[in-house]
Amino acid sequence: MCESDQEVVLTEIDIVVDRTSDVPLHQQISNALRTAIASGQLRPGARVENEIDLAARLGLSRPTVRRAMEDLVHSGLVTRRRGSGTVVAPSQVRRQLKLTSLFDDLEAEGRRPTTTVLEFSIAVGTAESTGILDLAPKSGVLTIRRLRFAGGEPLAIMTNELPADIAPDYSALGTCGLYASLREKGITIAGATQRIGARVATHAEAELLGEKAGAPLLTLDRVAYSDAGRIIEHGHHVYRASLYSFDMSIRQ
Amino acid sequence: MCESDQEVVLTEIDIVVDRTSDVPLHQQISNALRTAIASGQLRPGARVENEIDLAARLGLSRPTVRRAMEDLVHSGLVTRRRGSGTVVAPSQVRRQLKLTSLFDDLEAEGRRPTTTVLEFSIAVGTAESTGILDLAPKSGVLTIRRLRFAGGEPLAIMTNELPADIAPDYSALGTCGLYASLREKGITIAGATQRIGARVATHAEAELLGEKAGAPLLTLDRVAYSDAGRIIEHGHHVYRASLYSFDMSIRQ
DNA sequence: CAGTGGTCTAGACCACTTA
DNA sequence: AAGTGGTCTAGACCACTGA
Repeated sequence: MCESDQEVVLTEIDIVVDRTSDVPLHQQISNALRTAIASGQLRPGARVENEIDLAARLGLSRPTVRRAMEDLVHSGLVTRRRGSGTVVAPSQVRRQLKLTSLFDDLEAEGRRPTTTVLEFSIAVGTAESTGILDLAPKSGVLTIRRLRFAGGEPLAIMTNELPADIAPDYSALGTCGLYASLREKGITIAGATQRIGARVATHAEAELLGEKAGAPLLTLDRVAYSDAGRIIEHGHHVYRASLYSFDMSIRQ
Repeated sequence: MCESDQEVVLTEIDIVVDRTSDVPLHQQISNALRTAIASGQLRPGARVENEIDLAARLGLSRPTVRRAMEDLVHSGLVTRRRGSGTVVAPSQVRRQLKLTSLFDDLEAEGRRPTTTVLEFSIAVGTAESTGILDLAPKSGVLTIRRLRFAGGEPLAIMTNELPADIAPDYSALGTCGLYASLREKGITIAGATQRIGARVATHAEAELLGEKAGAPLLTLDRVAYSDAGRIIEHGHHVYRASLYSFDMSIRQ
């Protein structure tokens, strides 16, 4: 049989473009490529079809395909080099890092995370809380304190402060998360700034979390804002360091 | 005097576009706006000139200006809404979590960091290290262990492993950071995945860092890769939690 | 309703990589 | 020299917001 020697077979990913869909075309492309990478159809190091060919094959313009590629670069899924092409980023990286099994593993064990609401109170905000939330002094502030379990194990104590006028329902907190509750009220988070640190647990925290006093905790302080630029929420969370860590991919 | 009643004065940011520069036009725009935001000329909540007007004023196309705006959105500096406009995000934003070495961070803050190299050795890699670096078994691996000081205080213990064939000079490590040393050899980092966690210090770590055993430490594990998709470095760093935290801005 | 950002097109020229 | 991504242009139409 006529086999070309060592010819590189370019994997043509099956991408279906639906112009009637609400999903933008560039997102349809990047989603399809994400799936191909996640499923292993495109393995780390594999060459991705170049944007000119892909545009021609799908009947789209190059900027549209390019936008999809940029999404993937930003997610850390592929790397690109002028003159050289686009390749799938090494993702065995994450498997290696995952040696220290964590919350993901607890979740993967099939036991859904649950939440107990420790506190749900609306009161006149302190100078500090209204300052952070960018509210007038003495405005109403909702304070929520929750204990989060995963796999039956206590995992985190989460304290959140929100402007009282966008307070979600108490009942919703137990079933969905805080952000899902806000979304149901038409409030979406556009972005946030956060700070990750560490300290040791107080006696009260240790008791709630089933740790000893002095156990290491990961701390997260976050301020989230809507696309209108309004501050929606201030969160202060503490996680058992033995069970939780933060994974992220960064670029450039 | 003739004062218009509550008229919104749109601040026209002074942007000089240099078409002969190597810096891309969109980056010149985003840099100018970043500066305006950082300096306080554009305050949180302030309206940013819309992209059509800005393009006309600067004599550029809309996509070019748009690209600059997208950079700012991704950095968490502004929020945009269709029909409403672009506003500067609430600036509880501090130092971004950038892919730079700690040395660069401290340098930017004006503190004088110093480094002591505790170990600099090239040896046959263990199964674990060659696995993480995606090298053939028994390949040469450079291990660097450094103690970093800031303001005379010990701050972090940094352990890094690199393929031996891209080992930077021992002498360069003391003066520049690790990434700067690699950059001088023509090796640039395209991206990385990392995990942030916490634990308590061992006796040995506590002694090096001037803490007591049991003091909380922030841990960072990172795998960095080049734009060619090659794994460049594996780093395991521990920071005194009392002196260090990670800031970042996230979007969507 | 006018203003604004979100999406998309069909090209163009350049810089870099690889062979 | 050929292939690839990086940048840029000059338009177009649509969806959403706000007065």
